[in-house]
Amino acid sequence: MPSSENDAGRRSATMRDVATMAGVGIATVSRVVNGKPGVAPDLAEKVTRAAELLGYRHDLTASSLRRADRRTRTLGLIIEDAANPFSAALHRAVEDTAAERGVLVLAGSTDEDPVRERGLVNTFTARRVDGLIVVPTGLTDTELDAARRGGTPVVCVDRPTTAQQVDTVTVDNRAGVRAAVRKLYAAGHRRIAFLGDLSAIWTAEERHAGFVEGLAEAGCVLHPALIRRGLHGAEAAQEATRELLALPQPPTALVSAQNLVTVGVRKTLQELRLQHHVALIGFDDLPFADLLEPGISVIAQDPASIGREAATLLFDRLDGEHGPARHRVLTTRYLARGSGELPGPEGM
Amino acid sequence: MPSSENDAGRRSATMRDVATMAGVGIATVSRVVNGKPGVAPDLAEKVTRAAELLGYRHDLTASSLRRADRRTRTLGLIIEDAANPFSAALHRAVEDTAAERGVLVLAGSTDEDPVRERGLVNTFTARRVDGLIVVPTGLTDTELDAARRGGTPVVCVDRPTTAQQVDTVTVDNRAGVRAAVRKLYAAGHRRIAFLGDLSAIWTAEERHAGFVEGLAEAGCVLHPALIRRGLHGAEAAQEATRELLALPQPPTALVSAQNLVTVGVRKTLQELRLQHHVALIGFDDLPFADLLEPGISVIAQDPASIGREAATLLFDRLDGEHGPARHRVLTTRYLARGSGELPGPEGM
DNA sequence: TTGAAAGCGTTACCAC
DNA sequence: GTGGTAACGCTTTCAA
Repeated sequence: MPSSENDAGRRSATMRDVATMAGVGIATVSRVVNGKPGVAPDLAEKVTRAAELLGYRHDLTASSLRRADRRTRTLGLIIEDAANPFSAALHRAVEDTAAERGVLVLAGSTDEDPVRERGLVNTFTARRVDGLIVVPTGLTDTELDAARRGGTPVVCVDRPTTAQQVDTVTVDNRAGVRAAVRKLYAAGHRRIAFLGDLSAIWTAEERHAGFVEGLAEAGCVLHPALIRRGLHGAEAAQEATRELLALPQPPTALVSAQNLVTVGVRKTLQELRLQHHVALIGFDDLPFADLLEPGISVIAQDPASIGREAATLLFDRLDGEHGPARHRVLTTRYLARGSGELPGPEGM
Repeated sequence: MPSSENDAGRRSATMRDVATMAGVGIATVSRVVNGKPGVAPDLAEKVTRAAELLGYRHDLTASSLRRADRRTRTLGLIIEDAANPFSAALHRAVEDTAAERGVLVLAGSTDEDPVRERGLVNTFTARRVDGLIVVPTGLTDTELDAARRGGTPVVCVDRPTTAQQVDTVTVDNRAGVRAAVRKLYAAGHRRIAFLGDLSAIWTAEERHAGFVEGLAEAGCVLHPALIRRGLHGAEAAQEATRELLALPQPPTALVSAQNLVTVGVRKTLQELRLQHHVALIGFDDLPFADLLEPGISVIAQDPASIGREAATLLFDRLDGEHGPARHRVLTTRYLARGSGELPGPEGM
């Protein structure tokens, strides 16, 4: 079979090829390709033409190997799950901020598995990413420490880490939940329940703490029977809600501390036709939550801002910022859609 | 200031460093690092120890530059928007399939802009990705053609392309809509409206065609006044639905051909309190569509299968498959949730 | 089984 | 301005 232009994997033209065709030195080709000044216009023209003719494509991998700064113009993003809305929005914001600087993003999902996180940190650093943005699966992370010591700046997102000298971007989970609880109290609720995710997750703990603080601030009694933690996924939340509402003295308002938990809670409320009578405030926004009746009121984070901020901190480091670790804490925003505004028995 | 281990950007150990420390040749280090057989156990041990001590990290960029197959173990994914649920699910499926083979994915969003698509194809090929999975913004794509001729296999997803020798994975849009229309007719609907996205988008056209075919098959009259195309986003759909329902002879059933269009339609239905009386079937699933009352019935695609299939086709090519372009067409699945099951006036 | 040396495509340096 | 040449960190002959 004769070799055709359709043959995959055939060697593409190099700078040397372009140089010989244009009748110039290879260094000149490099200068033209990189848009460096100080090349005679006619030579530049010849080089451009030859490159076009040969279908020359600049090889960034070889370039960054030789270049003094050794930048690959690539950064690694380690998230929980690329398919999850929070991660996806974060990803997009990081991508956009990186794109402004000609940087591409390599993404990987951990599914909250520390082993996968370690693996991703390793393959990313093996590819010499310029930096790492990570939603860490655990508080202690020796792999991240190693990466940073190896010269790769790291920014942690959504949760803190024990790794040293690592910038972080988190959200004021406590304040968000505190405010929600105060709101429910003011609307006349006295029996307020809390439904939270696995306590191994830092944000779950923070939100629980905010709940306790909020009750205390409002001077409201904390009923231990109304606290349900360790719920992972919608199913568990659905069941827990059924149990809560079957209590002799059921709650009149519910605070759910995570996305899928909110969905489960609402499902049960609808099963029992109580969605217009039992108040509900969820943490984290849900897509199309305003299509429901009543709409689900939420304490929303802004994943886009988080991603932008994280990328900005990272590029700062790449630009030479050498100061101590910085910890940005973003605020949440309460979105009133109806379910959080249902009045309680002590309403005025 | 003295140089400390905290100094970012300091040169990390190379194979040469490991070789001198272990007192062996650099080739031996390479063999050990790559797990190649035929190295004396004691030497291997010495090398491993030295690597550990020096904190050696294998450099995959240098490796693939020199390696015979020139693989970077990286592939490029070009989608509409990393934050959009369809793209995100696709991304995750591609990531998982790639991860099984030790391949990482570099992702970029086009926002349906052909200029951005071209830019992404270029930066990806400059980084020498092993292959490209693309949701093409237009039918004609010279850049993709160039990439493929340059030896980078390409798979197009969701839409076809004019680029030669490119495998594709699409969905049978027509059949999905046809079946939905037949279902509505069988439930007694005779005035069925269609709300579609911009006709520049291939899938929008296909879904419209399926609508027309479905009416014809059912022997149902096509009322031109009930066809609204060129709707981009929820707002436009909301307005169009208002107009349709204000007609002297309004539709009793609606088919919406896109995600956000479905949301807009439903919003108007709820505004007018018609969600229990006017039937609705949407194309593409919505998260939490089953929390609504009635639930929104949809013609669902499976982005995960699409992504897996695309990645599989791509790896096939990388494994040497040289045959003609393959075109996989996946089927859709109807999810009955209530809104599509509301009876029409001619119901039996 | 091991190591020296060539070279992957590029950039940086230094002479011209 | 321009071009030769060394080197980036690695893999791959090839000879010992």
